[in-house]
Amino acid sequence: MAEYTFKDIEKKWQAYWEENQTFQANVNPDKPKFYSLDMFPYPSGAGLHVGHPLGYIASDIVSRFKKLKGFNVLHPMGYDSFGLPAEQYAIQTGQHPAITTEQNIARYTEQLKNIGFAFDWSKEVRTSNSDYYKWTQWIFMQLFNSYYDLDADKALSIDSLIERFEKEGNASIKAACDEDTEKFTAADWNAYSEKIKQETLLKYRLTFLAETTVNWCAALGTVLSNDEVKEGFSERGGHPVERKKMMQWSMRITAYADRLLQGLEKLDWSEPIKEMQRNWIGKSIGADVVFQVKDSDQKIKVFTTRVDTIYGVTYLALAPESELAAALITEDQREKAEAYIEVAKNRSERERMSDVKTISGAFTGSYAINPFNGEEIQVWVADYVLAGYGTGAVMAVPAHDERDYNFAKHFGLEIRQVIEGSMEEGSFPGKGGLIINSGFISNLYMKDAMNKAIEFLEEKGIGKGKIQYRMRDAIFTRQRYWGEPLPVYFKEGLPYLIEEKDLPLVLPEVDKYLPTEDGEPPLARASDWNYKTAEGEFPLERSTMPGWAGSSWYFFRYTDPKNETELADKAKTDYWGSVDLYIGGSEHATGHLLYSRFWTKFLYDLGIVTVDEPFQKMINQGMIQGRSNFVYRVKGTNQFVSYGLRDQYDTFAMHVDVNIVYNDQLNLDKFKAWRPDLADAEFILEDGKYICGSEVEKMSKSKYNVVNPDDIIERYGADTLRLYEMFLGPLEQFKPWNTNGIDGVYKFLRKLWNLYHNSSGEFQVSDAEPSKEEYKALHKAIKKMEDDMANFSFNTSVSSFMICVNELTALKSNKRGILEPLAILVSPYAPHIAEELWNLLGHEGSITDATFPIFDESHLVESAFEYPVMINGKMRTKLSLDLSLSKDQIQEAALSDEIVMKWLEGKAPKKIIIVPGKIVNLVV
RNA sequence: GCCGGGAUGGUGGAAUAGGUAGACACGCAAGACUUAAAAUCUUGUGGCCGUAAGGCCGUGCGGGUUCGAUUCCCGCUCCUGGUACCA
Repeated sequence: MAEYTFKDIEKKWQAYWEENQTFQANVNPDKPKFYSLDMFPYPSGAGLHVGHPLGYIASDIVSRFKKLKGFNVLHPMGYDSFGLPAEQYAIQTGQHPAITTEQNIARYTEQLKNIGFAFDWSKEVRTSNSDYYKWTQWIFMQLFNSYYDLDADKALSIDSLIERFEKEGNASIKAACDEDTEKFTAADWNAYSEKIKQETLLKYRLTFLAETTVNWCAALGTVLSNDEVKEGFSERGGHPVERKKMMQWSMRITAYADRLLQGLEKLDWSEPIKEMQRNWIGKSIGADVVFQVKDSDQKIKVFTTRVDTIYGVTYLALAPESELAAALITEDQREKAEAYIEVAKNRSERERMSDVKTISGAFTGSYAINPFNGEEIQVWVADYVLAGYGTGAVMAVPAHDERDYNFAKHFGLEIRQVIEGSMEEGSFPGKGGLIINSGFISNLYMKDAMNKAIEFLEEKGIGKGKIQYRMRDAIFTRQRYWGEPLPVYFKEGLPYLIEEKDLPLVLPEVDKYLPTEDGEPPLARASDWNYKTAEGEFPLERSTMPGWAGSSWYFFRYTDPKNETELADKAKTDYWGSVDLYIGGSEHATGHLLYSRFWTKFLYDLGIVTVDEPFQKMINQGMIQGRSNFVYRVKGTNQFVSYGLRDQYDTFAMHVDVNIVYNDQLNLDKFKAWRPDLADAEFILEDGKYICGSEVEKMSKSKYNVVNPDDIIERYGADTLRLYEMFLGPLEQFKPWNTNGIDGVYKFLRKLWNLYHNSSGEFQVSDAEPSKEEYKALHKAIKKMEDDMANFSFNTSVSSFMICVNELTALKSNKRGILEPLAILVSPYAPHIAEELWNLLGHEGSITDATFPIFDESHLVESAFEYPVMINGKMRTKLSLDLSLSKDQIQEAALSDEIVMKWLEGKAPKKIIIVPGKIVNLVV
């Protein structure tokens, strides 16, 4: 075998790995563990494009590196296989989504295997398999059977809550529950009917059924979560989304809000991602204040973060959706106010969001009383107040809040300053200013004033300090077919769990995947979607779980994917612990990553797992964008003019398949063969070539800029693809895919191969002792690779390999003492060629069982250094000097240098800076 | 609006406890090999002036600190991600 025949080599070793289960990871307490995880993909019909494997390659390199360093590495892969596209396809074609999904997974797996990943395929999970979603349903049941105890600050069983209700009622229980939960005694509880008991418990359960305002997407026929909605449109498909009240299952994630916030501190994640989660959770510390309505027993509760400005309140404002608002309208304002509410309510969420400049509102006619100073203030309805946040009512302080200020200006309401400062430029928050004109909180600063005001509220029983979160409870149902059924049936309108022995509750067959004619979810089409109990048959829940259910705990299942009796063996989840390196896109910052942390904390509370954070370290790879190529057609002809000459003709740009363009030069024959109508195309060339234009766009079929990894592998091999994806630039950066530079890494692999072969292509290494230069070239690369691995700078490691191979080639090195460690060094990046070379070097078995070479500093020690000599900060010459020289000796050498003397023009330098081993700088 | 990230040759990018800007690679140019092309190899390649030696300019823009700034500070411009009447 003379040439570097990557096709044979890669096939051979991929088969070897599979046959020998090289990457199977089993619990081994004698070795340190390393859990390396990729965000698992949704297997779409389009297959993988070159952007998908970027993160997988990075984690694969780290995994292989850790293995060489003696770690027991778990590096699994699986599929997030429930989801909308397969279902949409099913609706169009009638093909069962399970079949489509199966086909897509087969294609993905084949593509992934071609890249030579060190995945432990024996650990594969698929969220749509019933042996997997059995446990997703099981977790749902645990959530249903749990409540969040605020004193214990953890989830506890609902049975223990019932016991406490029986003994003490709910007054003394601090637990996360619905806002409208009423107080009851033990006697009340014991007298309750079964129905009332169940309804009450639903207000406490961590997953519960409640009437909620949801994001309803009519086009998709389903509810969407907040993170699935982008600017009023569905993330998938871009259909309009409206707000609607519906009976829905929710997850009480808000109970975990504070722990989700605190937990971020100890995670090794990038600051932007942590910040996004903090913003999403949106903790605000403030107070509830109750305002009495004048001449009425109605009360208005507002939430504010600035009680210190309470003396500056000049009106209250309610959300148009508020029922209270309608109730407070007086006869003389009725016509105007009701008309306003009607208009405001009918404005879509999107309209309200995009149009924040128009100020609108209406006076209700009612007055409220400021409990601090007894003043009567007007109560308004305004659409800048959101029903979904806080209490849906605000106390307006125009002097110190911009929105209140604009509103007050517009309607001519009073603006009263209560913090020292200038009002010349409108309102100001004045967080550091002295409180004035504010009764007993005057002459205080914000914090003290707030504390004193809250003290007053709590004493009078008209308010209390409160922490408000922006995050809402997560809606957990979708009116779709292709998802996990909820293990719930209904008896007398109340939800009950099915028995654990009946798990998994398998998705039923239906005739069509569409909602029913009367708007019921697709599962309503199933003929026997009922649950049989001793008491009779009851209807099962017809909604399914959202996409994020299965992906919120898959990292635990990987440790023990075939377990039929438990979610995973505790000994296994204990051993593998939390994920040591998680790589994936930052687009999941507020969805998947938050839900996974929530479920992990819940499972931790129940003692099912021992870690309370799933992902210790995370790296977010940047998206690979497409780079489109264009040809320029002369209008009305079949003539195409090269990029540089296009201005001389009347042309229009046309996307051309990037796979028939090399280094922006069009392959004319392939172009003619591309489409029948181009067969007789004519070209106007420049310098004998057709040069294409280019532009960075999203990678998509319609732009003909999708590059398939299979094609790259066919042409250059998997090792080249792996190296090139890493060489492209920093992992976290967004960058367009451009195949232009790929020849460079391909050449590198050939040069690497040639080091182990003589000029007639025969394998030949020498057992002679390597020279100092050879050791130096190798150890520079070892050091660089280890340093880069710590910083995830994969691109610079590839450079250092190139430098190393270039140097060794120049030295004509073929020493075993250099080439053996070199093969190990590059093996995480280019595993196939490394295995082959290792084998040629006479080793049995896989290079992945080798030990990473030990870096020896002594090979890099230099005795001399080439000092840059700067005059006034500009580099003028270089002096090669012994590193043992003292500062004085360096100075002497520098001053006696000819070029330096020329620049000094006989004058003595004003200042001399000498940093040994670094630089000499003379100031004239 | 608010909170992040970024801007370096023709291109991807390298270099930050402040110390030779442009590593490595692509592309381009010239040459070698070849009937020719591809492939491969060699040399050159930030811009301007100069035959050269050499000089001047140069890391988005404008200032500042420093012997010395791509790196630190102040003020902008543009691109990009997130988020938004959140009280």
